[in-house]
Amino acid sequence: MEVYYQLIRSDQELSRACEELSQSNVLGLDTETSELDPRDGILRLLQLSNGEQTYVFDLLAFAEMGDLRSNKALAPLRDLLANDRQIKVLHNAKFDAKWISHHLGCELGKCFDTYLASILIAAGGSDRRHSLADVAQFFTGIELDKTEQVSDWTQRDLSASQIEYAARDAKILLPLYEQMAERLRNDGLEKAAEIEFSCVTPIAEMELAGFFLDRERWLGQLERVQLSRNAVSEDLQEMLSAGVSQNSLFGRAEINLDSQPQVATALANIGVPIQDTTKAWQLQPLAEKYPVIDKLLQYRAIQKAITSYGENILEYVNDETGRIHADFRQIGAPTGRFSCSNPNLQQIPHDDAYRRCFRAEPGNKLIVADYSQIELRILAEFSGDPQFIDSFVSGKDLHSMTAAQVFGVEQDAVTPDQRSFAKRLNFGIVYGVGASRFGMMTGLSTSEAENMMRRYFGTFRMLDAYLRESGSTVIKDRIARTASGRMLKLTFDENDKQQVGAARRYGVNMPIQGTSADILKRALRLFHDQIAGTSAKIVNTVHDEIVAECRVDEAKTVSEILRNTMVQAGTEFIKKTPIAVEIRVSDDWSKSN
DNA sequence: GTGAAGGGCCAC
DNA sequence: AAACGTGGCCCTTCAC
Repeated sequence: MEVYYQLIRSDQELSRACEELSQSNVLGLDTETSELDPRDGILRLLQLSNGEQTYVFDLLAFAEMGDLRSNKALAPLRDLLANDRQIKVLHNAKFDAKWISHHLGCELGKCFDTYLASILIAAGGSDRRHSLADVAQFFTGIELDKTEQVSDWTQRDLSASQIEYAARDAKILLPLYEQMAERLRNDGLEKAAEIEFSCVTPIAEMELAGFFLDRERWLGQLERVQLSRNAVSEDLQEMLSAGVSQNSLFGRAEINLDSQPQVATALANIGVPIQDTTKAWQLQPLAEKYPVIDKLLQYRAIQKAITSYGENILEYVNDETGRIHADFRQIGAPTGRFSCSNPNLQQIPHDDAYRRCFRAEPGNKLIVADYSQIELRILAEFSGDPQFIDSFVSGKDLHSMTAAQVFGVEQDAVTPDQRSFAKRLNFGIVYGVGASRFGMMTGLSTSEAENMMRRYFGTFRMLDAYLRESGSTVIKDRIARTASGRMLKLTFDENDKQQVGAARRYGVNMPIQGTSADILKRALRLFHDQIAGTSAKIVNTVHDEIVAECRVDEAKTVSEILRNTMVQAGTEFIKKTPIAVEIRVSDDWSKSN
């Protein structure tokens, strides 16, 4: 592919190039950086292409005059990048958005992300990779050579090959955009794509902002856990080798307590009836009878706390900011949910002892907001079941209402036990639980569980009908969709009953889980737009929750904005069932306080 | 020595 | 025996 490019190194060239580029509706945009983290490296090149002409801005030339963020000569470029009049086409826009925000001091405006588009079109399929080279090849047939990607972008004089490579990556985005935009339309993915694209900047800003972790508190908690560690592991070691003549000249044979096979063998040796696995939920019933099981469960909990939620997380605290800047994958699951890593801020234990370590910096407050039972409300909406919807409209406690219906008692007479059954049933339904599994988790026999589920579906007739209908449709069409049109293709062998069953559950669950993701992403965008000009920043998001941080004096205003935008996002998709958001202003992430 | 796979367990 | 959806991280085991 022939690329015409112009290298921009002076103020005059820059303003002329921006003037020229501002004539187009769509621009390809790419950057070349020296590192992966914007705090660690320089933003060397920024390439913008209108398809005819590609401009390569050498930002090192402008950096020589001082900080890029305060360089007034870059104003035309900032305006071009931040405006919503022109669609900027990027591949993995979050990456560039972070560099642009951190180094140029402006937020990326309206964008089209060919990486996210490719994942949406693949709809859960894994037969295709989503690098720019792969996506370009697949959608346009153009082969890209990426060997210069990892070349040295810090040297003063770049090679012609480097600059050409940079220009070409920006130019390819335009034909790619044409192809992919049409494909999104044909696949009914326009709205889902719109949600994803408009969520890029909020996520980029969230990652840059980071989440403050109180190192002292975290170490304090870790210390408390470690205190009990040695005693528990010694006791367990002792109990596991009791009655077994494993003593050698060197003393008792040590069992690796972290080795599942070794522990299982040891348990068998001392006469504890162990099933095929040693999962906690299987061991739990044995804990009362066998002290060694109780000890094992204690050990596992402590070990988990130390290894997963110990000092390793502190290594992610950034030296400059004192905050954790985790990686969020926008389409982490095919359902549309985020995933998070390095570290995973979506799996911090719910226990206040951990959550209170994540806090607002001095002078600030955290605003913690989560959707109340969003997936059940989505299910109510989809099924149209009047009883189910009513239980949300009335604003009464859903689980006791369900219990009242299922057990045939007045709502005031529902026992905590009955409510707990109803709660577990409500949640199980979303995932397609069967009677055998439900019995297992509640301690009921399978036939008792069957009876209870029959009463449940007898009460919520349309819910039952919806779940059946949804199940047979996804098996017939091999496709599931969320409210935004986000799509999941199902692959299974129709002769394999297990595969069909798994596909059915997955296909029934996906629209529910995925619509929840649609709503959250929409809310992130709405909230992001409305906090412009305030001190508020989004600092974390966990499936149905948004955490923001702002100055104390703005906390009340920001919490109102957060509630309103989350409710608004919800009502864009959910019309018949009310949306409720639970919100608190707090010094830290714990429930109390 | 390194990486994949699988068990186990945390979140929603 | 079990079939309740999505993820990431830590550990052990085992193959290369």
